Amino acid sequence: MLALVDACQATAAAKGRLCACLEPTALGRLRAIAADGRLAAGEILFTQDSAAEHVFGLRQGAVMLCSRLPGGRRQVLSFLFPGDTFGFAVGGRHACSAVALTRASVCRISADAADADPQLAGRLLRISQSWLCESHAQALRLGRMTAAERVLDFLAALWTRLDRPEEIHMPMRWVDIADHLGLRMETVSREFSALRRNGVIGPLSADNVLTITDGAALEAAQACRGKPLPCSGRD
Amino acid sequence: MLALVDACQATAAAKGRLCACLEPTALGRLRAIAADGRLAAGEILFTQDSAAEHVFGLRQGAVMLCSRLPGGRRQVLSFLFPGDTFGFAVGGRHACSAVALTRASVCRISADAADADPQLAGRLLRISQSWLCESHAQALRLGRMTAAERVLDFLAALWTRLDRPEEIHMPMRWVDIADHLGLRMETVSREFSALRRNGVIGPLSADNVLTITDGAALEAAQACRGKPLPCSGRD
DNA sequence: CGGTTCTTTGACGTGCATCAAATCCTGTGG
DNA sequence: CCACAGGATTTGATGCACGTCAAAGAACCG
Repeated sequence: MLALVDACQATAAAKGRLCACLEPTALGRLRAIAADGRLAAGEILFTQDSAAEHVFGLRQGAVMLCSRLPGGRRQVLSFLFPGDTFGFAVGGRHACSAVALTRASVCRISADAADADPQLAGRLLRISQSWLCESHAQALRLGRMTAAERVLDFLAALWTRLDRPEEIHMPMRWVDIADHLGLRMETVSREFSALRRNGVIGPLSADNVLTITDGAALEAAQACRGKPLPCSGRD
Repeated sequence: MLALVDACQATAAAKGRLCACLEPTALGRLRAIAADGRLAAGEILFTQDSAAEHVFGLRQGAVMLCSRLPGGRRQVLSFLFPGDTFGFAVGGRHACSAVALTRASVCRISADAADADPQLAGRLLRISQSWLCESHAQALRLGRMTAAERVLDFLAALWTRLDRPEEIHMPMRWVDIADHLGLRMETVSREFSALRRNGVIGPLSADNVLTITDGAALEAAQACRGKPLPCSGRD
């Protein structure tokens, strides 16, 4: 049995996810099949099209999933934080790459084990569904929001996911956010400048910590979700 | 036990999915918990924010999933065809509405049953993962493709999903495709006109049947997927 | 038929991309 | 400690892809 040496830094919002460190009841059983690993900043955990042999749980640090198109175009599919489970694939091949944004530590279980264990399958199903839901929110951003709305909604979602802290550590660069939101780095910079001008956020410190000065604005940005919007049939 | 009166029209490409009519081995067991229903064109199966009590399998017809934003903006998340399983939700509430595009028939099982049955959970997990993968492909379209590329890639994906037929029945309107691809109806119309000019497709018949005249072009449009694209670390 | 809805095409406007240059930050070596 | 190089961010000026507006077909249906 491998010892899990690092403390897992999952937030309360990440509770209920798979990661071994999060689930005391399942801990013993998962430990028997779990291994762990470390990643340096910028290191690649797996690449697009590689064989998908494991499901991962992020324990510390931050990771992004990204996919590429000819012409150097890149889409960042998601940013991952402690407590997040990832590595889902179909046909045994990863559809995206996973790159560490900071020093990170992960635990992993084999995809076979995940398939074989029915109890695990139920938990993975719930996780996969929540990613699907997240992915739908992202489609709304990319398909139907303006640049300003995308950035604000992204920041609001990130803030909520991290338990609404007063300060957010931003492990990614503007270009990563741009590739996540279907924008250019310059546009992301301009929109963050606008949020700063409007008093929603403070300046980004040297160590990438962003102060949230107007939580209500972020709260409001997400208010539209969960509101009962009228939905007539085909219109 | 409810009789399942209609023949399920799932394509071969949809094999391996959940729908009761597709899985002889599971048929008996699923029938015991499955019910079925009919939908008229334009009818709503479930709405955004409603309680998610069932998982559905589409047996005949076409359905779309859509989500709304203030200001009348709409995002079509996916188009569903026979054999597709849908209705996944987190927190017991649907994040989108399901609207029938044509007369349709569905079978359904209760979400509780799906949770309780471990074998079912494994199958649903695989389905959920394939939607997640689909959703990632869609993020690439929305975030990093031009209008022309989005339409071509969408058409290519649709064609592949339906087993590369010579003629595709298009149950949706341009505005639905536009809301799926983050474009305007007029832009979709222009791009389809361009594909027709370039000999990729024929004219759209009165009964919404589109003839594919250049399958190789559609094949090529998807070639970039599955190609081993270089993925350096953070760039 | 005449009304309604959808599609097509054209002309024009705009939001964001692109290009460019200044500034800031960080690590490195003298 | 400072000088310097390389990379990231910020900001401004300009261009273009797609949105917006408008109007003319085309299909449908009572």
